Amino acid sequence: MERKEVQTRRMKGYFIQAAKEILRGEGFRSISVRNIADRAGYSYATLYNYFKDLQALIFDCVSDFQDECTLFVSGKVQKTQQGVPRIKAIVRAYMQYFVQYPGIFELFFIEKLSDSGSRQSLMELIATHLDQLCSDAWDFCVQENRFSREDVGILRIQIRNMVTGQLLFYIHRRTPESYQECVEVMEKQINYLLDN
Amino acid sequence: MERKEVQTRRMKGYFIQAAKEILRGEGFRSISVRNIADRAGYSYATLYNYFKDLQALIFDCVSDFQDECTLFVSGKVQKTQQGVPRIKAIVRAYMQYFVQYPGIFELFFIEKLSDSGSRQSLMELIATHLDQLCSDAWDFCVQENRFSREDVGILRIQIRNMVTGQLLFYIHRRTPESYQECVEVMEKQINYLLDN
DNA sequence: ATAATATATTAACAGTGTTAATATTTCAAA
DNA sequence: TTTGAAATATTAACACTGTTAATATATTAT
Repeated sequence: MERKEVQTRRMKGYFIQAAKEILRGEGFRSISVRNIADRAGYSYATLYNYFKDLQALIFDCVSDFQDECTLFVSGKVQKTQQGVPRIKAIVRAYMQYFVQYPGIFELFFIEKLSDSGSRQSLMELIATHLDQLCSDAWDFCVQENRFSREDVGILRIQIRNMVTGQLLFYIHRRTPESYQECVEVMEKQINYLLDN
Repeated sequence: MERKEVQTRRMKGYFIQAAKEILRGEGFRSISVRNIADRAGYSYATLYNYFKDLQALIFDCVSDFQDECTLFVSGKVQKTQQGVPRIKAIVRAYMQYFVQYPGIFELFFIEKLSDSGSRQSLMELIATHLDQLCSDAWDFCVQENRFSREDVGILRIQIRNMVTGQLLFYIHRRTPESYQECVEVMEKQINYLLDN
């Protein structure tokens, strides 16, 4: 009974791995049951022995990518000093991650991952992810009297919206045209908000 | 030769009308060539006699909706005094329009309307639409020395990102859960930006 | 080795956009 | 008004999509 467990988990892993490769590479539009199964080395119907449907598989991918994103940002930011500089660094790294993998941005913010059991909670995790990453830095700011608790409450959402909006227009609509421009605009925005 | 013109335009109109109804009602996910043609009272292949492909038809819908949105906002705002109050009213009306028709929001900001001739320019029109609506009000603010030209340049993008991000999370991810909450958050954000 | 169970695969269905071949309608000339 | 040509509409088909039921193949226990 325990070997079953590990075997099943391994099989799921093959499909998840395949799906993640496609999402990272070609993006969400190239995802299909047959495509994933091919890459995993199985028939398309086999996937349904391990996942309720395609959505369930994709949800597992989302969780994985979220952890991956957290690691990426944490690694890039640890040396930066706490407070405002840390927040700026987190936002930069966060954007960098999604620009590097546009398919993951689409997966997180664009695709209508339709209703399922744990859908709502996972969607909430995505919506508050950047916020969570900045949590300590915000606390630091409050303790240092850099911002009031009230202002922080507003600024958190403001930055979340600003970053998501900026990424939406750049990744999805090529506005602005270059990544450099995109970052420059973002820096201006965040400086306007945080430097006072 | 002129009757051909008017006939063709009329036929296109039938399909556009049908597509717009579906987009307004069921949203983008319910759009299909057969669905549109059914509603227009023709076979699915007939559509291809008047549009290069489905994308072309949808692009025409986008243009229509954009004009419609402009009219909606203008109508709701004309009595509001110029400057900051006008900007706030415009943003409120703009959000209201898309909340009323979530399918149109998806069409404008979510769907990957893939490459075509006039794609880029149309996408740019969408990205700058809210900006255009606020244009006069911003000029008024500068003339009254309420904001510097520099700050206005930043604030315009900030508001565009804030509104789009807020709508993305609300319409697409149900965050926050109620429209009232959504508006309240938005008001806080915009007040923070514009009241000084 | 055989019977029972678990797993993998193929076939099929209803849906999608799109095109080519056909059917129908429109309309000008005889 | 009838005939022939051009324009327009429709059906059939293709390659996709997700998903399920029926079938084939492995694995395991007796």
